[in-house]
Amino acid sequence: MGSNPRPGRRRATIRDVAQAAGVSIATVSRVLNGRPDVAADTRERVLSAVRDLGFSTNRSARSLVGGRTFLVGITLPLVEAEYFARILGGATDELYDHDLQVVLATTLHLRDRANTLLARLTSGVTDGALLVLPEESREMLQQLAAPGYPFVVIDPLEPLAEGVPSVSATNALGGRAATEHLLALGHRRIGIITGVPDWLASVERLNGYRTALASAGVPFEPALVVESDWAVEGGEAAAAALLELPDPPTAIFAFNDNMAIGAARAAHARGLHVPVDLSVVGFDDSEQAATTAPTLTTVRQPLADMGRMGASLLLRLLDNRPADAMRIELQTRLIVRDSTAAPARHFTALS
Amino acid sequence: MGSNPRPGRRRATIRDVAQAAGVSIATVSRVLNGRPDVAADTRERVLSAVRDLGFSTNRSARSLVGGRTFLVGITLPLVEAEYFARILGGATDELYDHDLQVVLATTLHLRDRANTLLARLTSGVTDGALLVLPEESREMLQQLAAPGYPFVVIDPLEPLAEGVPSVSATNALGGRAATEHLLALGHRRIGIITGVPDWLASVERLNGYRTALASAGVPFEPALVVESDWAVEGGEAAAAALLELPDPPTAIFAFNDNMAIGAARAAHARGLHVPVDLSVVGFDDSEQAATTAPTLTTVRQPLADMGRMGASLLLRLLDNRPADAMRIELQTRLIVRDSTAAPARHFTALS
DNA sequence: CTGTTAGCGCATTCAC
DNA sequence: GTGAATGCGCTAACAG
Repeated sequence: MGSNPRPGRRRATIRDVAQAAGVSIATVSRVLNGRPDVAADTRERVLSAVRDLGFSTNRSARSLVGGRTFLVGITLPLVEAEYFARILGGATDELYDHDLQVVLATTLHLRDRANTLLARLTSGVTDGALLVLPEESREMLQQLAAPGYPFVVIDPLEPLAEGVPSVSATNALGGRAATEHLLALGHRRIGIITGVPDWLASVERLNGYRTALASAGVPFEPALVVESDWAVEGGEAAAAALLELPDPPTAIFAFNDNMAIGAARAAHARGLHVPVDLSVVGFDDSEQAATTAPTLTTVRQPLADMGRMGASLLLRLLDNRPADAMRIELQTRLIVRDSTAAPARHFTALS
Repeated sequence: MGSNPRPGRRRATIRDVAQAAGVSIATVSRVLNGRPDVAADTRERVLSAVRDLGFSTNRSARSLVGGRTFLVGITLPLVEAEYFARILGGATDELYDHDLQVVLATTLHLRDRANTLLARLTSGVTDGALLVLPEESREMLQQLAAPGYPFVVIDPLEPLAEGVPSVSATNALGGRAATEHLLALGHRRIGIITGVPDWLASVERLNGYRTALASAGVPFEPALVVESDWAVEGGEAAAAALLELPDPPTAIFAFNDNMAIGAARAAHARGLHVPVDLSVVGFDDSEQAATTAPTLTTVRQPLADMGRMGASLLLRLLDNRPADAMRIELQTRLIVRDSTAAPARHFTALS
């Protein structure tokens, strides 16, 4: 029949397949969608036509009629940071298993860009979205939710409005565990280097720190709290400031591993030995934590799992399965390595 | 007029806008697409209706009729590695500027998964793709290109078939520059730790190394070449092996920064000082390279630019603008830091 | 079990 | 300048 359709020309459509198989397009659609009500031999004929023509269903058409795109968006500040990359990896992985594709959107911490991106994502490109550390205000997020656009927040930047599904880590417990570890070793002056201070995770870790101090009867001292920016250099500077104190801390708890590494470096620069002269604890359990010298005691965050969990929450939303638990906190865990030890000498106050 | 359409129900369509503005859908479409042939006041009326209804065009519909999805795929092994993340970040950025969205696909180095992903991407979801370090065979890639699916390879794993557009770095020159730097310092026994040996980048860096040696009249010695796996631990083990040699090298050139850091660690473990007793050079210029102690001399790869360039090449393809240069190599550059110095002592062979 | 028909939301001729 | 009509490729009733 000379049925060889000009090879490599226009993409084959369902109609071409129907014609080649000698059936109607409805039948083709049925076998394509795995409907059971098709005769075995008909199915075979269709399938072979599909192969011959190298046909695959046009997703735009399917989306238009079905109302679903099989695409979900993920917005996050940037992909270059291990922290976000691990969340992204976990989410992507989970989504892949459910035949969903990921539309990536990086906000670069730019409010405008975040808004643009969100607008693009919601204009029918995606069925729903994962928002990692979204800088959008609560109002904006609620506005998003109003028209019924399904989304899940991972690692909220600020407290979320009621009813917004989210996934985060037990930051308060993590902060508490780190502090208790240091207290148990005998430390009493514990400096902390917080991350960007108005981020929810920072607030909670700080709460954990204060809780632990209170339980141990150690007074909270504001001078021992320094703010920084999550970066190695920032941590180094912050630690330097702490070590300049008249009565410096014997231990430093940094709110992420980068800053902890910076703290260790600051100690090193002043001839102090970690952990002998200064104990250091980080947060995250980044790749470097296990390989830096000395290896870092830190609070592990299940970042990939947070991504995966966020994805599966979103999947439930998309299926209209009510997600029983809409606000999920994944466990953090203290990982003790070589950067912490009992305080060697007791710095007596100069006063 | 009580024109408030049931708030928050069904998404508004172009028809709703037309009705609200008292015009036809054709006119709405015109203003939506910025056509000039619309009266100013008509345009205003339409625009305000668009705002009132919170309308945004349905991308699936637009794609169906227009044949373009405004989505491009990016496949890469994984996002957690800084190397890939930086390429991804650059590409995403460039694409954002051109109003294209990115569909992310991670292969995890799994051949099957890569094929599945590619099939999904090409079935009308995306207009084209960026393939980072694709493990698909040359045949498969050509098969991809045949139906006219536009794609660009970034950092090819193996030599590409003629006509396949690609972006990579000047790996050979980089390998040569690193080696020449060490030779200039006076090193004559230069060990190298290669990455996965059948990757094109490894092969070329090795070529660069050999070229430099040859130019300097230093004989190539196979015993000084060790293969590894791009990881810190792998580099450490490889370096240990080199340092065990009867006549060990006075310098080591590792094919990425991770392995270089491992090499430095191996030296440290045997009481050798970097760079006094052993010089170390890496490749990539990762974040750690600048912060590790001692800071690492390395060959910088413009990873983000590679992503950006790949994206803009793809953009040209999508616009049917013939890309003049279809095979692009971006410059690498030697960054000299603290891990290299002239050899202090000459290890005399034990034999 | 299979074919016919009617849209999904939009861009695009072509008239007016 | 603007409107009416057509179809993109596909799924989902509805008949038979």
